[in-house]
Amino acid sequence: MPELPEVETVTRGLEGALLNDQFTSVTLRRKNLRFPFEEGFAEKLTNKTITRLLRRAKYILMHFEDGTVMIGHLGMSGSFRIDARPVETPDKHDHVIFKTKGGKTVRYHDPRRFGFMILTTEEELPDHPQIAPIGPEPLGNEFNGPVLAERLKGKKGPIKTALLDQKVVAGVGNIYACEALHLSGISPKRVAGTIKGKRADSLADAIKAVLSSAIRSGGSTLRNYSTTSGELGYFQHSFQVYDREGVPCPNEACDGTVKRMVQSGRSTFFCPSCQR
DNA sequence: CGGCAAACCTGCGAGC
DNA sequence: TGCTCGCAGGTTTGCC
Repeated sequence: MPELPEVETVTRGLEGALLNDQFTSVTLRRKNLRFPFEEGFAEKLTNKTITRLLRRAKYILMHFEDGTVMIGHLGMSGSFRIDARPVETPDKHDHVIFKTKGGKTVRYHDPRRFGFMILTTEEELPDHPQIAPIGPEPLGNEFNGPVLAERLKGKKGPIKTALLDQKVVAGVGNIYACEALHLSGISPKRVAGTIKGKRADSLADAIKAVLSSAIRSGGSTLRNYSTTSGELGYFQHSFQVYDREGVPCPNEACDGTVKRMVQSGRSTFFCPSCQR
């Protein structure tokens, strides 16, 4: 999926298109995504002003004037597309079609259907089971080396795996975990609990750097990611190590080669020479 | 409780 | 051209 930078970009795009507008219809073209849509899902989002669009970790939070909140997740392959006019022929995997009072059509597209949309309320949001356990937002002031070290304390597994745990830090996925570890010169195999002090500072800084850089370039993309402005593969972000097995290590001071290995069933790309 | 594989799905590229 | 295989950005579940 989209990791934090992509979800941030999508959320901002939705905000620009939908804030202060209302859905006049919500059409479910199938009964479920990852989860079944709840009873009355469409009606609960219809004819209410959209008051806020926020991101938390990799979740999109759409607030409505009556306190309803839709929690959306893009899974691995979810995307939104916005058209300024009605869409006559939705794609095969356009599972939800929203039409707005302002005349826009918003389509949620998700071939693998790992994404979902669920409803809660503003009052219940902080305690919601999907939201409550999530760790600190990495781009906020509340995230830094000491905070990261504290959350990794006692963890015996590899740091790469720990970074994917949303309870440790919010929004980091497989790509940016690899990139942040490379930038900070830390081996993905290092025992998570040994990250402290200067090393933790360096890793926290690297996480902030790779995420904010990706947001600046509009979120990065693989083949099926799209921005809310409708373009597919609109921008390309180049990664230093992710999916670059065999290339010379991009660290100028290093003569190593990028390798791939599998940790907890996920590909890790790293340089065994400069990551320690 | 920690850690890990499997499961949820479809699409795509590589290799034969 | 067409088949099969392996792999894909996430999260949850269930098993040791």
